[in-house]
Amino acid sequence: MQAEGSGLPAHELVYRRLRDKILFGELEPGQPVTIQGLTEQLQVGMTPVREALRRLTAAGALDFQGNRRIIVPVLDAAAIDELTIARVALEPQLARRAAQRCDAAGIARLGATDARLDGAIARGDVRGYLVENHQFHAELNAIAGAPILTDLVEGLWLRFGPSLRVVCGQFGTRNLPDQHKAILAALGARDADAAAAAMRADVEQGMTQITEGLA
Amino acid sequence: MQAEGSGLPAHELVYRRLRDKILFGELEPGQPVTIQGLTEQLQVGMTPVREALRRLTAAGALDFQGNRRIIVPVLDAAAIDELTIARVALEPQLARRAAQRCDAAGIARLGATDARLDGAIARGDVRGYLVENHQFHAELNAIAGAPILTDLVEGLWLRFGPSLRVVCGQFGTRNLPDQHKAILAALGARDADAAAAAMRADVEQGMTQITEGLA
DNA sequence: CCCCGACGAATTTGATCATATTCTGAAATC
DNA sequence: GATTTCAGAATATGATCAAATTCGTCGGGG
Repeated sequence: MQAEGSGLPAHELVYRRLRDKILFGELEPGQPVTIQGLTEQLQVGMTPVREALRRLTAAGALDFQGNRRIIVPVLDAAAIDELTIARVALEPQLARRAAQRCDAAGIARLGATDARLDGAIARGDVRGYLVENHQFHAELNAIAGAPILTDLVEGLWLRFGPSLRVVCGQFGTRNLPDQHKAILAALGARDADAAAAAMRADVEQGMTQITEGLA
Repeated sequence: MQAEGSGLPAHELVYRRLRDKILFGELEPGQPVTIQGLTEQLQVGMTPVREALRRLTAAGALDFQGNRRIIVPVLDAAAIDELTIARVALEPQLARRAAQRCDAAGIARLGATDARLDGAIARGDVRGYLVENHQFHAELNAIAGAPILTDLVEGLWLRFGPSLRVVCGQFGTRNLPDQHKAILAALGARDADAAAAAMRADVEQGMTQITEGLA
């Protein structure tokens, strides 16, 4: 019984499993998510499933339709605009803090993650791209050492994850520009302003892609 | 049985009850929150209580201590800094949108709320102050018509609610300056820049008060 | 005669509770 | 002071109840 989650409670495991499914595009926008379906699929009782779903709906990662049905959210243009505003307001600040606090080991890890990201793009591996792209930003946020801001940003990523997957599924891994090289350079130079500017550009490019892909 | 929540599910009622307790200072920072205590206090089963607690911990309104104990969060200086950064980044943008979208009826409601707020201050009614102050900002956010940004900001308020209550409890309702008059004037003039600036000042004043009160 | 729409029954799904199990923290003893 | 035991609280399950959707059928209209 210890091969599974190494001591973590079941509701935590269910939460992480679902979060990854949302972030990395295993759930489609509009798709219904049922409690009983998950209990069978994940082989756990309904209480842990309910708790995980509450956490995700509270974060906006799932949509609670007025009746009692839960679906993966479908983003409209207004929602994408709001997410863009929030990301532009928050993520450059995290990049700024990361530039002030990063050390050589952290930059090396980020560089390695970015290299794996390039590999996924070269292979045409959409899921690999999503995983490593998220990992890059998560590592950067960890360096920034701002847990509350990081939480907020993670919640934003959960909201657009499924839609990002749809866009990537349409275009493949071609035309996926990012500013990671510029971010890495700015971190290496400890240039907080440059890091913030590069992150802002990265965010705007990514969100533009979602807007155009769903249009 | 229908006098209670008029059709709303129990977990939703428990959530709202707890959220109000947190926002309006009926829970102290550091205070433990137990499931079984709430089941007796609110006369509901433990499943709805668990779900409400999951939602609140996911939002950062409650702290999940690594073991399985839940407490009302205690803010340190770093947390207050982060909350200030996030509020300054988001709330002025909501004020800006509100200035562009508000109508006479909305401004009238805001003015009435602000008048009740002044009344609470004059009476020395700390809870009334907290309720009406939150109401003022909630109404303004509703006018802005940006549900995602509003959700983010509501989550921030949940994080500092208990600590704000502590500060107000120390100082009473004296020395509670706000920029609501300036905000109302800016909305009336449809001046988005002025509204954003006034909101920024309001946020910074409020967070400074928390910092100094907890020092 | 065929097709569309509305009404109703059955199945699926969600909500709640009571109970068993496990883990944590603390007290008491050696 | 360290170890063991005990109490209490949280986790997880399954059962039960209520609500909603869906599918099938019946009636009316084209």
